[in-house]
Amino acid sequence: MPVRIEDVARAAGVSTATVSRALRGLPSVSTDTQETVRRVASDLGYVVSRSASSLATGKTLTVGVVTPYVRRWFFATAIEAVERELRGVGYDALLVGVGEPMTGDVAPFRPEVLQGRVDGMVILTAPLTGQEMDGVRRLAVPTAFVGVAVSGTMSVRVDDVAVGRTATEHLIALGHRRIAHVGGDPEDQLNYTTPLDRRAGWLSAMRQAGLEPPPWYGETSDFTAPGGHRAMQRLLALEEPPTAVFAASDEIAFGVIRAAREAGLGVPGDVSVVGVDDHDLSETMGLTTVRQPVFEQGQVAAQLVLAVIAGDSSRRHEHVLAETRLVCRTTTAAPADTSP
Amino acid sequence: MPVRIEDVARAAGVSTATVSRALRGLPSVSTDTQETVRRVASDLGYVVSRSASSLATGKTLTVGVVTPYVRRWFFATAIEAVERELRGVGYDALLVGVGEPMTGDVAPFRPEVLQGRVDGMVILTAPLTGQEMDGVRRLAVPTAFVGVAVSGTMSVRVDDVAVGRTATEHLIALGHRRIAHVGGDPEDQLNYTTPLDRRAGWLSAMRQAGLEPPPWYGETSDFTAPGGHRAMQRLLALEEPPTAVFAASDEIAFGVIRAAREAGLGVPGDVSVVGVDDHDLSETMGLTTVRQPVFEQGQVAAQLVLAVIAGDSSRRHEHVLAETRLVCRTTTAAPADTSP
DNA sequence: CTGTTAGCGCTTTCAC
DNA sequence: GTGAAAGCGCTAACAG
Repeated sequence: MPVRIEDVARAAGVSTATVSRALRGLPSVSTDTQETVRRVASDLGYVVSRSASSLATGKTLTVGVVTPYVRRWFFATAIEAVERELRGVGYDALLVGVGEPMTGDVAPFRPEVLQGRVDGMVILTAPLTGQEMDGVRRLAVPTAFVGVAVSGTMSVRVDDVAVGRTATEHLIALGHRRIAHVGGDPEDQLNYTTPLDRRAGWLSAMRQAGLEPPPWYGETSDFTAPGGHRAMQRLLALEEPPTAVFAASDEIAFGVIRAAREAGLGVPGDVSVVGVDDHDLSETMGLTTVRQPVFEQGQVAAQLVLAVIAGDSSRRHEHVLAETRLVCRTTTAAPADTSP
Repeated sequence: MPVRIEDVARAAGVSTATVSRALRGLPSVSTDTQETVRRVASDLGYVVSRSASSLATGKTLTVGVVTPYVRRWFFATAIEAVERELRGVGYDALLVGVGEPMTGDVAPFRPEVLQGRVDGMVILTAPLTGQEMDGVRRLAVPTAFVGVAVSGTMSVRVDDVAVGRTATEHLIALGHRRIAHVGGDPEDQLNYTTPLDRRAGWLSAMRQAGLEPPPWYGETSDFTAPGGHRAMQRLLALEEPPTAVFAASDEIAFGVIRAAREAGLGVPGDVSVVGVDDHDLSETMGLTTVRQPVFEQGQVAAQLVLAVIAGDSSRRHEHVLAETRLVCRTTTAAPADTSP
């Protein structure tokens, strides 16, 4: 039923080889035939069979986008960026979910299934096991990680230690001393250093200011608003609750703020909150945050793998660090009680 | 470099045909050889070439997921659902962005490029032009729409008129009379009836209660918080601002609430707000909303196309309507001034 | 510049 | 139950 290259060849009065060349714009075709073939092909509504072409060339014109979530803002934004970048140059995005890494309620990621299906991969801060990492390497296609640096391949991310430090220093500069942190669970590492790094940044800034925080100021949660909400409730139950909270993501921060308000505390009157990301809703919510350019990181990751696919092996090990910056809005202020 | 079927055949001492059969579990293979082949294949790390297999069978084991956005909650959630459903049965999700439909800053969707690349499609409330729709039909693969009913194929959605009515009736029941609506732009239709339907539901409920709203109570915006924010600012500048707002999405509602609070109005003290969706953050924000099961809609859409692909043509024209329900939280209350 | 001829790696009749 | 051989639709040498 579909039009094959042979139909075009016949209709144009040339060989299939010539049609193939003409359609791909190879130089070794006269402008005339090129034009004729193009017209005939378009008239016939011909479109090359990807499987046949892939089988013959070994290229798939497809890049795998592996991600643990798509519902969370960070991932959704990065995915959209990657997809656009790929589509812009005629590549397809094969979306590969790796399941809830924390709960394992989905079959594990088996990189082998991508064998021969993709020319490259963009992996979004997926907490991969060692096995999975090996599998990824074995695929031997250009691969860029977003959000975490992996040696031997490409990556684009932000300096999460600096992020934690920036947020915390902002709070300290405002005069806060009892500054808590609500971050990701360090147990769930698996090559996923973001939660650890942000926490480290917090600790480092605190210590540098001579403010060793008690262990119970280091709360953990998943990266969701309900998680932040619960964590904040625990913090508020302490004898000496914090006057400021550095949340490891804006979504956590939303939950933290909610818990504070439910407890009758004003934000930023009684407690200041700063997040990380600059989520789509953060401006609307007035959230002070450390902004990271997520869309851009996705774009760059896609560009990197496309470049290496295209043969620019000089970038094969490139690690790019995106800029972050504090965006002050209305959830942080000096503490009510400024005296020591 | 990669292991081919022939390698497995040789190692197992059988023909490639037998390997092919054994690996696919065809009945016409003795249990013994089946087992041997399986083991050898796994030992060798063999994985069938998708392009070769597709070329030979005509099936791609891939379904296209076409969407105008991935960053917006509704789409991200549906995409995640579809991807999981597909992966669960060994199908791949090919993510296809159709660009900002409103601004046209991205190349138009050309369904032909999916020719022969997918066995089916799930199309997420994408405002397709007539041309694009024709292209989709011409692909002649099982296709399910999410969020909009399209005749001649499958769909899963909610009754948006009922949604609008439910939200509005809730406000009316609380005693509100000056109820405005902030919805999507009716200009941007293109088979995308959601904004129109929700608006129609609002109007219908109002009229049924004998409350013909003035035209300027029918505000429009895109489906974002900033859009809702701007729309609410316009509403608040009216001589007689509304005491309640029905926002066509939770994201719009967040913006509306923000604008109200910035104007010094309490929510729900001075103005009530109800949204639609039950966005991930709505519970945390305490937003009253008309919940729609987005994840489930995505699942069902995927199941439908998988079923038809699998040969169950009885569902080829199935239209499923998902349930919605009002979730009362803390952004709606009786108006301050209950007197007429 | 263009045509001929092999495959790419798998599946599928058709025999046995 | 298993093998031989003929494609699936395209691209890549190799001639000319």
